[in-house]
Amino acid sequence: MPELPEVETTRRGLAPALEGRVLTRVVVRERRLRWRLPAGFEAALAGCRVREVRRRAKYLLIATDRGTLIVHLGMSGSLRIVDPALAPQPHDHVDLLLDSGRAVRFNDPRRFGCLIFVAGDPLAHPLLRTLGPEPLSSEFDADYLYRRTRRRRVAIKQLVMNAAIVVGVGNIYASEALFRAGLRPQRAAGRLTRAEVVRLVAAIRRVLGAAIKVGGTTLRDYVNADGLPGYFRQKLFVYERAGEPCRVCQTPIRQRVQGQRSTYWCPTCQR
DNA sequence: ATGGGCACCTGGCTGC
DNA sequence: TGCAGCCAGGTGCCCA
Repeated sequence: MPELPEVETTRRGLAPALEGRVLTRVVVRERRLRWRLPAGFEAALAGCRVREVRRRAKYLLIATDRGTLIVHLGMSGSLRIVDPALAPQPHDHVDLLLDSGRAVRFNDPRRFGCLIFVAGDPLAHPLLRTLGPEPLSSEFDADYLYRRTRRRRVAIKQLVMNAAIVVGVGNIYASEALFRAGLRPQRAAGRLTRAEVVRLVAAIRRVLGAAIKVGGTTLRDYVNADGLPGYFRQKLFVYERAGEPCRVCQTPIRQRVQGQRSTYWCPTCQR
């Protein structure tokens, strides 16, 4: 579910409730997440004081004085600040109780998400070590992407969704960025011109930035740390709009499956 | 190295 | 009404 804007929105909601707080107790109701929670998970976290809540790609990094809790929301996960007295709902798998009297509650129906507690540098963890640059950092520029696209036959949409190239761009924002750049998703990455790559980099940054500003995109179940949806859905040009008129030229939006994911584009605006 | 496909899960919707 | 089939915001891993 959540792509970079949704994870960043969650981070911003969690940070004020978590930073400086002690995790007094950890309650696990379901250990079978993407990776099974180890036996010592609760004990390792209990008593930790949260230093800060960071983000790398779609991972949330809850840094404490004794280690870092790495959280990924998978397709259907959310983290909410709740009153721990509130009765747990289905798929409320983990609670982190805070010394403020509140709790962070992890809910994930599909259980593609994960929670991993690491003692050392979280960025050195195998899951994070091989990630490409952040799309909103200066490292991700046209020079970089142009270089990484050369001699690549994959479709540009799949390349842009590859976390080794650039992180945080999932199925919604890949389609949306390509629309804004005027590029067909099925174009071979290696055949983009330099000018096209310049447009694409700008479009990725713009669309992610705009989505963060309005709290991300809620299609079905995404909610932020306060349980509220994001409002970027209203700004989508192509995603989940197959057959509907293009907002720019009225041509019906097309859809096809590309690398097992639905792709949407306007055959007139995108070349 | 690159690319393609499957797997992991639950729930909601569609159409018979 | 019931149920099979399909689809969904991600990504690790295996194979050619």
